[in-house]
Amino acid sequence: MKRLRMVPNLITCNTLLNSLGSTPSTRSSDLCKELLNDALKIGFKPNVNTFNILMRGYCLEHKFENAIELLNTMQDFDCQPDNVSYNTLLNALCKKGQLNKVRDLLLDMKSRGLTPNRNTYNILVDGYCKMGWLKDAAQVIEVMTHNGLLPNIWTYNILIHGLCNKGRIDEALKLRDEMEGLKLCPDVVTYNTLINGCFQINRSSDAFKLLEEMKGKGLKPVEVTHNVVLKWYCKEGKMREASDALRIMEEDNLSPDCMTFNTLINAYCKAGNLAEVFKMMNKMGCKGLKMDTVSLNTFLHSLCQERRLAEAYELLTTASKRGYVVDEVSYGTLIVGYFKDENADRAIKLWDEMKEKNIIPSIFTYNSLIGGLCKIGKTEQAIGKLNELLENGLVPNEITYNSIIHGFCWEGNIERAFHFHNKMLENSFKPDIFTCNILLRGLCREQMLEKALKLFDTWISKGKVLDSVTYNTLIGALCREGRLEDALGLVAEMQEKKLGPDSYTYNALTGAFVDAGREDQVEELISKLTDRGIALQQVIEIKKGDVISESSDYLDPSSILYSEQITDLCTEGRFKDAMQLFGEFIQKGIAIQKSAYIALISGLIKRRKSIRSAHVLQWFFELKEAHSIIASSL
DNA sequence: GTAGGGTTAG
Repeated sequence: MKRLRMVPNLITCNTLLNSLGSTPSTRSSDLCKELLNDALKIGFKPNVNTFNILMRGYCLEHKFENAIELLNTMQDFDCQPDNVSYNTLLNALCKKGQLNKVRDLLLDMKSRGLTPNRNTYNILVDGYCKMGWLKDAAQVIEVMTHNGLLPNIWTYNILIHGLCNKGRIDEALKLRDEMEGLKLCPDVVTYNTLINGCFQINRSSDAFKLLEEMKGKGLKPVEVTHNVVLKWYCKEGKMREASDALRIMEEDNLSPDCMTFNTLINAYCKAGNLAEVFKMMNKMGCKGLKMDTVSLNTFLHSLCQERRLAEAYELLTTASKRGYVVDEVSYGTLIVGYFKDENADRAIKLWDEMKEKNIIPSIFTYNSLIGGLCKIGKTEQAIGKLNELLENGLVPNEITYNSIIHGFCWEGNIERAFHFHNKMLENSFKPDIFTCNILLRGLCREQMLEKALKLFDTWISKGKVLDSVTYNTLIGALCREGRLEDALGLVAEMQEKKLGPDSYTYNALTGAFVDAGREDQVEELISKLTDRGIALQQVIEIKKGDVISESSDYLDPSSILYSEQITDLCTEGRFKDAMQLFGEFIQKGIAIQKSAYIALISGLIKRRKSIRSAHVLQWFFELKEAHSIIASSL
């Protein structure tokens, strides 16, 4: 530009800011701010777009305070916020569930004489749908229509998504029909949403039917469509099909993306197949795809599950240096990990660390902390956190309330549990199956079995949907009281409703039979079980318990030696050598241990260090260069 | 606007 004697203008600056701010990486919004300051020094006059771009950057990093501050300083530069400014902020706030800020902002918007446009309404509809408040969402649409703005395809897709998330697929399908009547053609997004919705409630044949229907209408499946199907295979544990789906995707000339790989990595992690995890991560790298926050969090979770808290913590605290954006999920994952490891102090400390880093927790992460506190008998402290989140304008959900009810029950304070439950009922809290089971278990623990049975009967007569946990809770309690015949009565009832019996039921029953000196009947029970092959397998697994998980790492002695070599190299940071050694072992057909795979996977994650820092530096260079060009051309 | 990571009960 300089050579051509062209002067960079506002558009140059905005474009630069846009590309810099829209890639969420560490400190990208800070870099934007720096760039703007530099530009201001040179005498640039920002326009409303400049500010909107910066606000979007802040929102991407959930720095709402900064974004709002920017909104209020625009006037100093002769700019007035427009609908885009407000919509940007509203959208981000809705996504984080910060409803009180949304309300304030809408009032603020009104006071400036701006009227919500269709995007604004759609953002609000989405916000309510994400909270699961479909009635409120419908109300927004009414207001919208009243103000002369008709719902468009986005509005419908948002609503369909909201219904699918609640498992109300049939209503979602009706909306699709309604769309067609209004000549708003359902598009790829509509179908992806519906297909995903069907899978979520295990209606896979409907999902595949929709996939065919979609193709029949000339709508070509896109990456998301494939990712949805692949996710279903993963959920079903059909990893063969999942990896086939990956291949098919490539054959269809669609490129698998981070989502695709993260889905697979997560599934392999959960299956304990670290060899495949490693393979997938490697493949990602070969395709030029960078691992992101989700990949990181998946692995953090995996480490926590393995109770390798020290390694998880190390990874968490060094991740941002490696160019990863650490988020509330990363922290939440470790907080749960520490609570499960009975290290509540570290969990709470981590929460404070997160806050110090200005990472804003959503209700999800609050629930992790509250749940942990309740499990260690610190319900009072948990209520303190509940109040805190309310003050922050977050809305608690069923999980929040259930955790606290569980906390009271666990402390043996049944009265307070019910009292809290009743008070929450007045606050639009809808008890779910978890609530029922928690209360039931609470009563049973406190020797109030009669009350529990009575409550159960009222639920039955009200036609409430109960599950196997409900039955097992009562069966277990009856067994402990030696009321075997009553327990067997419930087993029969459970069987009638096709809810079991399952391994929990059998464990309760066998224990009770043995205690009653009726070992012979245990035999009978076991033989009944043999007809239900899977259940027996489960019982055996539960009996063996920890032994299985401990020994799953067992391999022959030589492989232990080889594995140690790999681990050692990784610890020394000699990742390349470790990889080479690994390659040799694979060729020789030597299997390596889980721990060695973990070392290799960490290596892959850590390797991002060089890539990322080079990346950031490059940005910086370009930035400085842009600056000098701007400066010298003036 | 759709797809990936984490939170509640036996």
